[in-house]
Amino acid sequence: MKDITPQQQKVLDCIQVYINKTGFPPTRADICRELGFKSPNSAETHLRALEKKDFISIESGASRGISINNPEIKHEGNEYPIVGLVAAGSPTLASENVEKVLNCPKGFFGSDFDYFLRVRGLSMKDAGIMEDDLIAVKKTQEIKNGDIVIARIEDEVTVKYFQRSAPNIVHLKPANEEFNDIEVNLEETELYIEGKSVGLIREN
Amino acid sequence: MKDITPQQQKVLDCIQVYINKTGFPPTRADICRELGFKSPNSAETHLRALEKKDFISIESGASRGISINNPEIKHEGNEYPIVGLVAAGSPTLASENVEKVLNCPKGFFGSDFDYFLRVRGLSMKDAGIMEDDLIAVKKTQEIKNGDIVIARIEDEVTVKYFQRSAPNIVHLKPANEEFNDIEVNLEETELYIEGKSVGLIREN
DNA sequence: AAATATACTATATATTTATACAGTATAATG
DNA sequence: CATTATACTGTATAAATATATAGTATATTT
Repeated sequence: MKDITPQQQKVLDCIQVYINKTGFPPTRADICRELGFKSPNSAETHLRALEKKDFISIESGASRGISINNPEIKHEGNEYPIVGLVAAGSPTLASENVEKVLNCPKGFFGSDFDYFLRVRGLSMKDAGIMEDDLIAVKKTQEIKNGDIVIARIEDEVTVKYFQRSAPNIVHLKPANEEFNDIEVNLEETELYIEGKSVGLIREN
Repeated sequence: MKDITPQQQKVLDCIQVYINKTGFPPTRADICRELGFKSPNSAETHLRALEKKDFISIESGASRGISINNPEIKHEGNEYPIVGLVAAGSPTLASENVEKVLNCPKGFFGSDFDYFLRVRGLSMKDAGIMEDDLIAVKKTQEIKNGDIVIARIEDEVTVKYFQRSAPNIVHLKPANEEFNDIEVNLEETELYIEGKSVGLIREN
């Protein structure tokens, strides 16, 4: 796969999030609204770049004719991918990150979810989340204070409690005295919320 | 809500197939082309009917703003009882103790198991076992030191680490500093091992 | 018998949307 | 140093699209 620029990654994520949220792809104007661009041509040029690099396909002439190419692994039926260590900059569900799949009935955790994340480290120990546990992750941007989120800060993936302290300040709080809070200033640092935890499985 | 006419089913299938094929929903004209209609209003009225019956959602004003509402819910695998507070003297799996059943594929936890136990209290907190968690219990007498066991001492059910200290002395150790070890002298006290924990599920 | 839902054709139109064209600016490349 | 890629604003417009309105016809329900 070719290299993607940070802005192009943002646009690609934006398309994925939009599709997850609405069920259909965004227009150029939608992308501008989401990312703060003021000209539809900003979106257009990014889309053309993403198409050239083969990340997306664009159906010429059709409205909303965007589809994502390197399709994230779909859980068909009841198979959910188990994602381990996520390589820096790599889309979470890219096939190289999937260690195996787990068969799990729909509605198992009350809420829908998208994949399992294998936990590394003990930073959420006091929330009963231990090393090697599998967290059921729902890809969503709808996060409330106190939710356990899967966050990406500068290509590092981490599981923490989410707390928005001010419009531009987010605290990612561990559940373990030996770890420190992570304060994220959204104006300085890019924070991407992959989703939130809706359940947990421990195999032993 | 439930009943769908054959034509409406055709339109619904058409939408699903179109999304699978292209990655984005069809326009009215696309549906007409696929199904041989000659007026876009044929598609429109079917879409409105499907929306009214809650099979799809339509984003007003947006092109291709169709999303499918009801994903298929399949029931496969096996039903396992969830056991809550076990009344004194009552057989664990008696029907009055089963709060509900949970559908869970065979081999989910590597090992077979027999039922889920809903955890009360925080005595195993440091082992990542929290209140309301579901422990997958395998009914067995083959216990090794260090296993997490479900034990019954004089009609009280408890979850603890198992440690045999002497032929007739068993220690049931909590994973929480605020709780004390339970020392059981098998000559004095009756100890029944229900089984051991082979997995854990948390719904949140 | 009347009202309602289904199942279409046909035409019209306001709005949405993709996309081209004209610029500005910066960083990397060869 | 010219070229190319990135990263934008701003404006314009042809084409795509949703959707309303006007009909026809059949079956089902009240």
